[in-house]
This record gives sequence, structure tokens and C-alpha cells, in this order.
Amino acid sequence: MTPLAYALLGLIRDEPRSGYGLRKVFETTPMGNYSSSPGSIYPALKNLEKAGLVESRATGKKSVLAITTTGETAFATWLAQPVTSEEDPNIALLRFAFLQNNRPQSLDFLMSYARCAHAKVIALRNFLDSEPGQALPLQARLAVYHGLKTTEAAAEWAADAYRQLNEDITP
Amino acid sequence: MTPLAYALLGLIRDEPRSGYGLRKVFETTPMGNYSSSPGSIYPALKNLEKAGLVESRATGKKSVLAITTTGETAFATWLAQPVTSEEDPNIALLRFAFLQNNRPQSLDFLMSYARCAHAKVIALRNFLDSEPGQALPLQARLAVYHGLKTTEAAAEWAADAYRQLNEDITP
DNA sequence: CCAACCATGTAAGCTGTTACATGATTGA
DNA sequence: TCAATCATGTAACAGCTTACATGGTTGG
Repeated sequence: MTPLAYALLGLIRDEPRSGYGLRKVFETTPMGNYSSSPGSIYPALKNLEKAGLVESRATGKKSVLAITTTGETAFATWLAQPVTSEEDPNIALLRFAFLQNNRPQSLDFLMSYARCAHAKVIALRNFLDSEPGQALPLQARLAVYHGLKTTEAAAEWAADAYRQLNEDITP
Repeated sequence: MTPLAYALLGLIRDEPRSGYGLRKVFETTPMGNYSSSPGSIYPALKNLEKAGLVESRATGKKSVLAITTTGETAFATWLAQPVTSEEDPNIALLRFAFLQNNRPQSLDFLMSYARCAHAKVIALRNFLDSEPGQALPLQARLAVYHGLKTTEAAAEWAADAYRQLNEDITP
């Protein structure tokens, strides 16, 4: 299961869609970061179908893909994964985007996300303070600093999001 | 030429290195984001050699790879590319990290980088304000917001870096 | 009627990942 | 001497990108 496969599965879980409909989502929303062109989407959909996670349904004339029970289970398992430092943060974020109405899991996610972001910030600071880091030319140091700043912003985002989700509970 | 190939070429330009030496750089610095394991590095190095961008030199017992004149030219051309919105920002940043001692080109880079970051911020804000954006579940909105926050941080970084490089000129 | 969009795919080629394989050297 | 590190690769496999191919429908 690739990230693209999970993105497709999640979109289909939200509502049954055709291959073309899925492509439109990627073209017209920021989810476009996760994919692209027919050459990747259609084969991925076939894999999902082969694995029994989605099935083709004829609604009137059009054939759309709907998630199966097996698919729901597999998707829920994926959603429950905690964030780790090894994982691409963008893929973790993709999971978060699909965590609708699941406040406890969302809060767990944000916790582990913030932890990983923090760990990365510390690692980058340590690198900049180390001798190889000090010996770097200015531009290279600034490039590392870029990572530091954006990761700090990500950590702050996680803290903000945590607050927002908590406030949501007591209106 | 893949990003990995450019990363390798840049490291070899800075100083001649062996395949193993290159791997160590990826393992011990934040440049590790750009690669990984022998299975990708050694084939990539062979391609660089085949293309005449690097050549193998025997220094004492060890054989190290050095950049050729053709390689220098190709690398300089790559470095001069402006940042575009289509490009993966991480790859743009990789270019920046190699722009040592080239203040004018660095400033140009930061300008185009900031422009792209700004454009992305505006696009994300527009999306969040649009009807499909409004209809999103909270978690999905927050995920987009993550992109917004980190991109804003990236834009600020570019402005800061611009100032630092300018100050550097008049001590 | 023609352009644009709906809609689904296939094929070639390249890259990268994972895992395996091999052997030399060095420090405790 | 034994583990770690130096050092260089190969092979199987899967995935994505680009480009191509095909045909239906709809609005101006």
C-alpha cells in the first residue's frame, strides 16, 4: 500500500467516486501534492480492487468505486498509526486529514506529531552547533535553518490544532 | 539528471569523494533527506561517470570521484535555475545549499523562492475561503492550515536569509 | 461543428527501495 | 580474535512520469 493508494482509499471512503472524479480532487485541491496523472491513479485503483478494498458499483450509467468492509478496516488501521520520525511528515498529515469526527485519535495524532517535530528541531539545532555544522558555508547553513524554521512552525501548528480540537468539545 | 544526481555532483564538486564518503554525508547530515542507500547511490554515480560529469581518480590507494569541466558547467547551469512553483521546494533548497560564495545568485534565488512561497500562501488561503474549502471537515481544514503555516515560515525564512546575505556584504 | 471536457486506460523507461553478497581493514 | 566499519556493488521488484491512444458528451 503506497501513500497514493491510501489517499485514494480515503477519498472513496468519504464518498464513492469514479477514477475521473478522483483525478479531479487531486487537480483542484491541495491534495494534489499526493498525486497526479492517470498513469498512476488507474493502476493504483486496480490494485485496490484486486486487494478487495474497493469495489466497482454501477449507479445508473456511471460506474463508481465504493469502499468495502475490508477496505474500511484496512483504512481504519492505517489511520490509527502514530506518527514516527522515520515517516514522511506529509504522509502523516494525509492521515490526519482523513481523521474526521474522531477527536481522541486526532488528539493522539497531534501529540505524536508534535513530539516528532520537536525531536527534529533539536536534531537540526544540534547539527548547526556541531563542528561539521559550523564549518558549513553560509548558504548551506541557511538551508538547514530553513528546515529548522519550517519544522518549528509545524510544531506550533500542532499545538494550535490541539487547542482548537479541545475547545470544540465544550462550546 | 535526478535530484540525487545533482546532490552527488555538488558534493563531489566541493571536494573529490568516494562512493562510501558520499554515503556518509547522507547518513550524518540533514542532506539525508535527499538519499539513502547504496542501491541508489552507486548506480547514480555510474550514470554521472557515463555522462562524463565526474571521473574516477586514484589518490594513493583509494579511488575517488572528481568533477570534470563538463560537470562543473552542468552543475553551474543547474544552480542558476530560478525557483518555480512547479518545482519541489526541497530540491530548490538543495540548489541553494550549494550556492556558496555566490551572493548575487543567492539573492536572486531567495527572491524567486519568496515569490513562490507567497503564491502558495495565497493559493491555500483562497482554497480555505472557497466553498469546497469551507465544506471540509475540521481535520482536513487543519491539514491545509499546516501547509499554510509552514509555507509562511518558509517565506519569512527567505526574507531573513536575504537580509543576512546583504549585511554580510558591508561588515 | 468544434472545442472543451468527461472518462479510461496502456507502454516505455527510469528511479528508488530492499535485501543480499563480498571482502579488506582496524581497534578493543 | 571478533565486531565494527570501510568499501563497492548486484538483483528483484514496485512505483511513478511521460506520452500516447481512444471514444463519448456537451455547450457555445
